[in-house]
Parts: sequence; C-alpha cells; structure tokens
Amino acid sequence: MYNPIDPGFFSRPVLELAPALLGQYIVHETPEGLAAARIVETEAYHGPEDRAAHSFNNRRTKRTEVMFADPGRIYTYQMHTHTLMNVVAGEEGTPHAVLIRGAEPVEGLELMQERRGWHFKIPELTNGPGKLSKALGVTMASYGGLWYEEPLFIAPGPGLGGELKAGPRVGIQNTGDAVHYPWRFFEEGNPFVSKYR
DNA sequence: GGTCCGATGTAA
DNA sequence: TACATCGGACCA
Repeated sequence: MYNPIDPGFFSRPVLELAPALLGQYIVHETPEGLAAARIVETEAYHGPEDRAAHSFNNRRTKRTEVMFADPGRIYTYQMHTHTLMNVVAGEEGTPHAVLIRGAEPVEGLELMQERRGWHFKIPELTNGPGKLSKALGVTMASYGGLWYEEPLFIAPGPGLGGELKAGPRVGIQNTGDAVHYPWRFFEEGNPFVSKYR
C-alpha cells in the first residue's frame, strides 16, 4: 500500500526538490492495476532565468500555464509521440519544475511490460522520461493534477540506494550556458538512469 | 556504436 | 510552418 506524500514536500526551491525526489516512489493507479517505481533520475528547470525551461522569460501559454501554479501540480508535456512528466516546484507564481527521467519498477512489472512491449529488457521499460510515462500509463489527461492525490502520486520511498550524482541535463540545445548547468540528478550506477545523448 | 525519422502539440 | 525536456528501428 502506498500513501501520497505530504503536500508540503513540494514547497521548496526546485534545485532542492529535484534531488529530494530521488528514492521516492511514483505510483499510478488505473483500472488495469497499480504500478509503482522508485525514482532514480530527475532534472530541474528553473524558469524564468533558465533558457532550457519552457517557462524561460516567463513565457506563459496554454502549455506552460501550470508551471506558474501551486507546487505539487502535475505538468505533462507531449514530446513527439511521447508524454513527459514534470513536478511543479517553488512557490505559486514562479515557473519552476522537475522532470522525472528514470525510475526502477517496484510493483506492477507485468503491467509495465504489457504497456511497453514484452520484447524489451527490464531497464528499457523505464530508463527514460517517455518510456516511464508509457510504462505507468500516464497521458496528457493528468495535466494540472496533484502529485499528492490519487490516482497519480508521489509516495515516500526508501531513499537512494547509491551515491547522488549531478551533471548536465539531457536533450537540450541552443540554450547558451544553460546547456552546462549541472541540474540533472541521479543515483550513480543505477541501470534505470537514462542514457546521455 | 551510429543515424535516421516518426507523428503530434505548440507557437511563431 | 517549424521544431521539440524522445524513442525505436535499422545498420554496422
């Protein structure tokens, strides 16, 4: 049984929330069943100063609107054919968010295999933001929801099983100095950490 | 290891 | 009309 984490957990600066999410559970309850995974990789996006953030320069559109909302909100975003999951951080009005990039399955492994395809090796099920969303059955329908309420929520986990590491973020280009900011956090050596591109 | 390209939301 | 917080297929 998993219980949603305290709402206050999300009320902190994005550069603190991103590493704090490592080792916590991400849980999704659907009619097909429950799937849960331990988060091992996150990235911080620090709008409006961060050129790599969708909310750079306070860009406020239908898509980024929820980044300006209260912390703990779910920001889902469509990338090509994939859905990516973010956690809104900071305080209301500051467009900060944490991208969840990788997690280790702890429950509902078969359900994840069903959703992803049975031919994949286990780490390939959830070692990337798009893969993780698909394995958990998360879609744009979760946009604007709360990370501390069912059916999609963060639950207190066992913490890190290895050393905390930081490095440059993945998949951002043409963003000046932001390319080098060490705002990607992950558990060293864990096979569910995504591959650097 | 590398390269190519899908198929969709968003904004210019 | 262009491009993105990516993944998969295919080639080597």
